[in-house]
Amino acid sequence: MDHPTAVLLFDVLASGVRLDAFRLLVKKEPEGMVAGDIAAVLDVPPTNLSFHLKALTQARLLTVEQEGRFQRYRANIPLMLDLIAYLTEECCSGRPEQCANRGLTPNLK
Amino acid sequence: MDHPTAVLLFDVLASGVRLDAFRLLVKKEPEGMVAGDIAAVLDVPPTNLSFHLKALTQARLLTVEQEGRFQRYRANIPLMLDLIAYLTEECCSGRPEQCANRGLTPNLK
DNA sequence: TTGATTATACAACAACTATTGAAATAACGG
DNA sequence: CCGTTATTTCAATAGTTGTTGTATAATCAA
Repeated sequence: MDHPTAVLLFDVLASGVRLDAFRLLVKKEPEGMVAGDIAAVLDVPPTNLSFHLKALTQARLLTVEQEGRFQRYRANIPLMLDLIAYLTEECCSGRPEQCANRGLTPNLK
Repeated sequence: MDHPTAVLLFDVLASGVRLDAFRLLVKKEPEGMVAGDIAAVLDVPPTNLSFHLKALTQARLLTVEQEGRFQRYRANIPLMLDLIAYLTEECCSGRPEQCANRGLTPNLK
């Protein structure tokens, strides 16, 4: 992952609505959810949610697929893993011992 | 880490100058750097850098310590590790198998 | 104390972002 | 074909963020 991409992803995640939408869709993997259901669960107007879903999709954090009149959104988990790897590398940059043995056991709990 | 904190951290990292400053200071751990040197390396006006360092410091991603006339900044690596753990947990939420065995070996380069 | 240096605070402005309702687009069911 | 439903686009507005120069505060060296 390059730095402009990381900045873009942080920018997109730096919104309560967008972070909530992404987290919701992670929970709903792999079925995903259609836009109206996301709006209902998060209790935001559809027009506003559409704005945020578009931002997430343009940043590739979500994928979207048409299903008749519905738009089904899904979380792009591999991209999030790339972002985590980027952060981890930045954080340890030149000093791997900084990150070692600090309870970074992401796959448990 | 709670969600408002995560949103705040993403917001602060969603800037090229701030992300560069943080990465630079991670590399310079544990000595840190004084504000003027950071401005020189990143080639941004001191007044602008001060604005961004303040944002990073208020979000606790940096610590600052006075040294005579100088302000010495250091990266708060434990907080970044908390953020990484939060992201990892969100990303795996309810579906740990999503994150397992995907090359997430953060401590090796 | 004086003069130079380091850094932050302030003020002004430009640019960007979020939110909303109304309108448009597209697809379904009858 | 027509009304209904799902979603997005558009336009207007309010609020936020980034950048810069100038001014201020604090420290040091002589």
